Amino acid sequence: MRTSIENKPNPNKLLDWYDYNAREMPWRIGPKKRLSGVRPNPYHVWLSEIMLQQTTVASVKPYFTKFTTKWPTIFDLANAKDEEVMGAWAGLGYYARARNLLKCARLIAKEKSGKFPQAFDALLKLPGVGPYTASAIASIAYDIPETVVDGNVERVISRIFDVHTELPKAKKELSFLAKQLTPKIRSGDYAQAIMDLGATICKPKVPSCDICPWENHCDSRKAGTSKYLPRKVKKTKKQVRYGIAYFVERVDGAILTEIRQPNGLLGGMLSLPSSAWGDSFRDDPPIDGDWEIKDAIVKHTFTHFYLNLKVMHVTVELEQTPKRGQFLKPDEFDPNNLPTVMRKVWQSIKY
DNA sequence: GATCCGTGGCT
DNA sequence: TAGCCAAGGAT
Repeated sequence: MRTSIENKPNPNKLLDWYDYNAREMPWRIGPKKRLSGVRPNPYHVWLSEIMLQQTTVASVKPYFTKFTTKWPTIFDLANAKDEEVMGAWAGLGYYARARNLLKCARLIAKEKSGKFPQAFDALLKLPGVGPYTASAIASIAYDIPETVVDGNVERVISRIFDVHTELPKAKKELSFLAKQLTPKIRSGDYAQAIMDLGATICKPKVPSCDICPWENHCDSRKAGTSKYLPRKVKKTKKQVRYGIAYFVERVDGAILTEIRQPNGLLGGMLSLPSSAWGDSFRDDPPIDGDWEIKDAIVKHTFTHFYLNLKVMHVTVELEQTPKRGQFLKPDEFDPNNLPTVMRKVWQSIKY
């Protein structure tokens, strides 16, 4: 790992590029507004950064708007019910983020008078906030010169310095190099600029090097290796798991649901009753009845496995009590509050 | 350090 | 299509 660098690209060139090419985002204060003295809302910065973890800007936009409309301040969010927030997050994925979002909001509201800390170390202690997000909040919300290192930055830096070490082993070196480039001025603009550069110019497959503000200071451009960087270890193939989802309708239209256990996969989310998921289909109905097996099998891809869900359907009488779960009446049940895999099950019955 | 944790889009 | 990728964090 190198400990010094030469032919360092100029941060001001990137900032100049950003002044004219900054993307518009609902949570972003662009370079012109910043220059005129407008400051970002730390609540908005934090909320957007949590949502953007491993998630595309396009996916986040409607959720950010929904959250800031329902809960305009961190106090509003802190006072919300768990099931409201989990339901509003449904479909965005990585549901531990939603659980930690609420923990953090309540902590900030009660113990910090609703104010986010500014220092990296203090931010890092917040639930759901790791090194990237702590740097992002410090730099973007408060213009403190911390260095953001996300997937975009790792790609940009590995190309600028032609680093061939495989990720994740290269993380330390890439962070070190990224820090050497970070200017002491315009920290918020710079953090967003280098990520914009990665997202719109220094793209994974086909980088647009000919219009890159750092073209003349890019080692991999010179070596012709850009498209092969960063190098990564190959991921193992996903296994297939099997399970059964149970769609129970009561004659009054109520639907049997259950809240999943608070941790792990889809933890804390509203769900349709389901068997455990494993190597084979294992029947575990949540209520007695004359079950109908649906033809279509719902398929879904998770982070580390594929799921094949057999769907069973039954209609039951008013007085029947389930072995587990809770009936929700039509005005209490919103399929949009289900995680995507269970929304697919619901759609397979209703459409 | 390795594993777990969603979902949608793109090639 | 099967794999890759996206403003990562917790354990």
